[in-house]
Amino acid sequence: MSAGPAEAVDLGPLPGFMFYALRRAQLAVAQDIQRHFAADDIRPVQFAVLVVLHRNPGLRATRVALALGVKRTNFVPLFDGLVARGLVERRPVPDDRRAAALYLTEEGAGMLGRLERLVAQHEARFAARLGLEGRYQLMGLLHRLTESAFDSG
Amino acid sequence: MSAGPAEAVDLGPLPGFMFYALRRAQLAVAQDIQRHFAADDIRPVQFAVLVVLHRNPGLRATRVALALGVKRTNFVPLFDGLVARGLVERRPVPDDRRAAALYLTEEGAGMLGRLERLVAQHEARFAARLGLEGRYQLMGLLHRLTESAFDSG
DNA sequence: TATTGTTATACTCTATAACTATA
DNA sequence: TATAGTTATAGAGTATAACAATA
Repeated sequence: MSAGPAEAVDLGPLPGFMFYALRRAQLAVAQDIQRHFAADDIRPVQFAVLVVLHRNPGLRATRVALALGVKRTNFVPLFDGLVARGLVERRPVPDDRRAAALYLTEEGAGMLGRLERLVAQHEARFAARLGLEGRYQLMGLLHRLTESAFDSG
Repeated sequence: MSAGPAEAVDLGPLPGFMFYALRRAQLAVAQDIQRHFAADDIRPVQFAVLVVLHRNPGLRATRVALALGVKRTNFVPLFDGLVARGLVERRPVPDDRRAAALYLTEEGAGMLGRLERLVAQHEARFAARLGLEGRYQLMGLLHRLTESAFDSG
């Protein structure tokens, strides 16, 4: 430790920019959820894959990747990691011998159940900071920001 | 193109989780600002360095890195890139021959001015989606989320 | 020809360990 | 001993090009 905090760094307009505040909030929330997932060695995107396969059993790799905003090419090693841990599996598709249908295993379903409880704890922790109405407002505002990215240039 | 959108993928509870909505919104905003910065070949974190040095001329590397949430070790190549482009410079510190004082160059100040106008355009675009009150609410809510990460537990 | 899945590859971001020269 | 800056390195995240098997 040094003697003190010295003078605070002046961040100027940065904290008032949405891109900066969003990045800081997203990092804070992501780090918290990663702490919750650490014991199970799962990352948020892997959790998302388990959720999607639970809701859409037999989905193809390309569609899972697209839905989650992951490139098909990067989805391969991500999914391989889950296969190696016995959480998911590829099954042949009778109609199309190029493709594979993706499924949760029983073990994967069990893991998903545990992770969902961890996420619920994590969400509750942050939601408590905002209140019911604050959380509702936040989701609406974030949704509007996300939509705006796909509008006219 | 295939025949149609097939069936929509069911994302289940994902869109209702704050971590997921925050990630999507942050990506949308970051991609927009990166488009604005593309012609100048500047990334958001480089812009942040220019802002901080403009507000705190002569600051040391360690303090800039800490203020922006960048590891000291990763700050070196980041700053080197800006030096190579003549936007910033290191000057010796008389009291401490280990250290360097960091400054914007004139060219860096000019670049900062241009970038600030681009950021203003970007912010206005997204702020228009939320309205004045919506933007104010968003900043408050994000601030509360960011604070919560540093609390007990 | 187009599509599914895949390999190879590269660049950025992030993180840890350890070095140097000073203090 | 501790600190400022740096080097080396490794792991994720993200991107493009191109291939084999199949449609």
